[in-house]
Amino acid sequence: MGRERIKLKKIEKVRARHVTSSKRRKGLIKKAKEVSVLCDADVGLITFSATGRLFEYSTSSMKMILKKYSETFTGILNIEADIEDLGRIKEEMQNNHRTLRHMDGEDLQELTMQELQEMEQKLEVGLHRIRSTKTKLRRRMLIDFTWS
Amino acid sequence: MGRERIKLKKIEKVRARHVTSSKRRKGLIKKAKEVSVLCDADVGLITFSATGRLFEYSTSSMKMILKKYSETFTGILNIEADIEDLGRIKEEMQNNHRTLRHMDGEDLQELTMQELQEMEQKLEVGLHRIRSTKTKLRRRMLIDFTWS
DNA sequence: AACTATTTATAAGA
DNA sequence: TTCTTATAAATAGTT
Repeated sequence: MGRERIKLKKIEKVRARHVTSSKRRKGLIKKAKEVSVLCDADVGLITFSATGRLFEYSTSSMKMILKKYSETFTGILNIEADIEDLGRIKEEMQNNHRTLRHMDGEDLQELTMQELQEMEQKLEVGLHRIRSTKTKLRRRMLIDFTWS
Repeated sequence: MGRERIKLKKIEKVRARHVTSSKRRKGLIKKAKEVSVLCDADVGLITFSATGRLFEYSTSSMKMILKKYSETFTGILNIEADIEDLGRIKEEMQNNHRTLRHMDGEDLQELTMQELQEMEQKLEVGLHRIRSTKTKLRRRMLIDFTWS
């Protein structure tokens, strides 16, 4: 729609390409807006020019659009959920790691007396269970080990 | 661009809105394609109709576009990296969790005799350290606790 | 889903 | 980039 019909292929003349890029990008965003308003639709448009510049338009926030988009592919790209998960899991992991370090007897200075007592009790119970399991296992399997 | 000019506002007649929605969505995607081809741009278009249906167009894969998009906001929505992280962290957490369960004496049947011996030794060392720490702490703080 | 009168977008030129 | 304008393209209302 101009003075001449043009072929649908990359415009080779750099200057012309940039001019067209600028014009058509503007037009595309206008159209996107119109669709969203006239038809009450949610639209997200992301454009990277050949030079790498980002242009975007979105009805609500792009984040919302992407969230909605990701939700249509549960399990593949559930961005928001995964990122929330990440936070929770990182925290949980740190707690686990801290507990493990304490159980190994490192950084015990970090613990309060109360915690130390709880830990001691836990370890004693654990030790008892392990010994009992060892015995049962030895009996059940009839395997001969050397016990310390 | 039709028989009449229309106002830029939500089309109230449901039927007309759906017809326009269908026509313009098609047009919008066509325009997006043209920009991407003519100007060698990377384009991602996501549209949700008022009824919630998803329509999309993207030059490369939408995933790539979103990745590229997210990279322009490092630290806010670094999707790919976070998702890779997530996998690693989940695995690490599971390992930690398994070790903790074992230390608590649960699921000891899962362990081999060799592992049980190592665990026992670890716990004994841990218990020793905890007791020694308790003693030191008590002396240092001059606090009177009741020891079991 | 087609048609078509009109409006709109835009290619080329300046 | 911006303006102009001839022309191509999109589309609102109609059938």
